[in-house]
Amino acid sequence: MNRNVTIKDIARAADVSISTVSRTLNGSSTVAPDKQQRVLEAAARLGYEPNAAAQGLVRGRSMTIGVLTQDIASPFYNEVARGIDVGFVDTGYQPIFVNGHWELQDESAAISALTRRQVDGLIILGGRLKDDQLHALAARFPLALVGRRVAGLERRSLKVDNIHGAWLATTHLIQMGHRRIAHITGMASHRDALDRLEGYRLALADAGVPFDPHLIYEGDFHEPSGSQAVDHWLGQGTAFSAIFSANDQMAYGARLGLYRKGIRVPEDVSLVGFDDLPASQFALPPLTSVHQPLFEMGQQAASLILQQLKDADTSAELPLLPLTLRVRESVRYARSPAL
Amino acid sequence: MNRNVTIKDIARAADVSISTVSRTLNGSSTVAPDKQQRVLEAAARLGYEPNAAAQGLVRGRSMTIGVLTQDIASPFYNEVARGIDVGFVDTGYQPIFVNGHWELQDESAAISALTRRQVDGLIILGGRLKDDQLHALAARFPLALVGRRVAGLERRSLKVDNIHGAWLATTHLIQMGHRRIAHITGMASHRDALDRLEGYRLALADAGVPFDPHLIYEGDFHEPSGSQAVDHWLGQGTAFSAIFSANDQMAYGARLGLYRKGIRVPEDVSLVGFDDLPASQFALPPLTSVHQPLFEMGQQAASLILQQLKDADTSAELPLLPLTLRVRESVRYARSPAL
DNA sequence: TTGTACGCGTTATCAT
DNA sequence: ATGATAACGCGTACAA
Repeated sequence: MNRNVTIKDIARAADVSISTVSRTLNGSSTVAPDKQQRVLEAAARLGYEPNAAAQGLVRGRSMTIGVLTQDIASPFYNEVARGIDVGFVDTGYQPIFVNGHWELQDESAAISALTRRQVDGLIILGGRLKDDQLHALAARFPLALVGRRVAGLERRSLKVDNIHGAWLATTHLIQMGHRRIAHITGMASHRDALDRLEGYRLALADAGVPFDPHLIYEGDFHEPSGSQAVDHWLGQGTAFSAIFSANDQMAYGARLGLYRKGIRVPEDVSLVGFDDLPASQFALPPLTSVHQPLFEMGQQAASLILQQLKDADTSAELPLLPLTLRVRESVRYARSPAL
Repeated sequence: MNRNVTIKDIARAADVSISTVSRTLNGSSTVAPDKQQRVLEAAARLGYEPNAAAQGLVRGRSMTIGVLTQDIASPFYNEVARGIDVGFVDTGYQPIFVNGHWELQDESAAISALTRRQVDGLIILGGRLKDDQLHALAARFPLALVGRRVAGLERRSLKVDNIHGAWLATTHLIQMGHRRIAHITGMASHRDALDRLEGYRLALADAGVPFDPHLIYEGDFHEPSGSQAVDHWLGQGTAFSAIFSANDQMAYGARLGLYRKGIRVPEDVSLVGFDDLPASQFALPPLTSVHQPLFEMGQQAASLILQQLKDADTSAELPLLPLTLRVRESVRYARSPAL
């Protein structure tokens, strides 16, 4: 509540001018050693902390990077956030996180909160912002897009090969002898969901396994829809010996749905997820899943921003982050007839 | 990259003085309707966004609340963060999240990043900050402590009755016929861990069940230590028919450890957790757990800050948030001899 | 090397 | 009702 200590206070205490204080504090020019001492001492004694708002105002840079996250409660985004955080450590920049999605009717409001704060860069995790809005933002700030592809902003988007990832998962099941492989997709409106479905179909085609539309159930990336998928197939009498879920959360739901019917994983049905959330390691059974390098994506988003901050031309291609299958215990060799 | 639109620009465009612009924009005084029109129109056309740094500088308030989270990757803190977020919606204040814990060697650095930003309030989730540091902060800002108790700052701390929660969990197991109830604790340095152990002992005492130190294993609140606990007990030949884990994450670990030995939950061993993470609903089997009102705690932290922001005297007692047992499927009646 | 003075964008006080 | 103008805390060009 007490007024904060300012440069002026230090100047008075050390009996020098405010410019001398400013200079010693950020070493912009040479200052006599003795005065330097006095200033530093006074600053420490008074507990001086620079006023970021004032600094930002005069410098035109705030040294903060805005991160728009969609759902701070989702384990998926958290890993990315961690990566971002370490990506900026010791760079002088500080990421601040705000949440878009649910409370603010509009993500634009969240973005606006960030831009008003004069952030020096913007990282956007997923989200529903229109492409042209993103283009507008890209024109104003260093920008990094995670988990999202926008035409014309390829250089600003971290991408993983979802098609390949899904192909990996499905092929693994096929190699384990499965032919009746059910697939829970994400929302049809979601690009990643579409890509993963595509990868699934590709793997089937490559192996000469016929595609059966009855084996497809559209989920929404949340747990309950995984259970619903299982209920649906069982209710329809659709036979399957394995399930490939477009994300881990739905895989958890499916696993629970199977459990309720007394169907065991992997003894009766094999299960593969996508994302490889930290929790999947400790799931029952530990879930085989396509590993997304979430942490690394965060780090890369940070360095993408840093790069743009340095030189305007970001001509360098982004390295494509590897998507790998983490084989654990939720898949077994298929037994003769499908369930 | 282009210079941002300022009030000055609007003034020029609308052909009025900058004070008139400022006044219409935040309605501090009456302005002629026609000029008002012109200003608003110009502002919208130019895409004006107020510069928060400048506003903060002159007003002395930044309208932002700093939230120090310990581990953004932990599902526990995320729920709280969500609550905080909605707690500030439509209040004009905006929470910004920074992470303490791992990367910045010192949480103080994170705090400093926040105070430099002239936050109007501080919410601290857990953390290792010394009590006197917290007292110092409390003297400067509206402060809210979550998941932490500090002598002298009772009015600033959200508290849940951990002892009672643990009592609830243990008593439930006793009522289900269990007598050999193992307990995985958190770090002995952690107050919550101690309280939960205390509640466990109390429940035992109340029911006349003897306390056996062999049934206690000190974990660290993370999954692997749960597995280690069961390995330990099994290795020692310690008999038990139920496990009460001081948090859900260790319960997941324990469940996995049991699974590896072919021991089923709840058929062979019953299991109760603490926290009731969202994932516990979809665990296998769905985990009986002590529900922490994490979301509500976040909301309450927000309103605690808001309250301090309004009137200096925060004499009102904080309502004690209820801790309840969510009974699901991980507990069964004990069969005759303990495992 | 050091100090004075100006400006960053905004609000608020004072005349008008 | 409206327009100058002085702050807010800081960095820096300029002068000394």
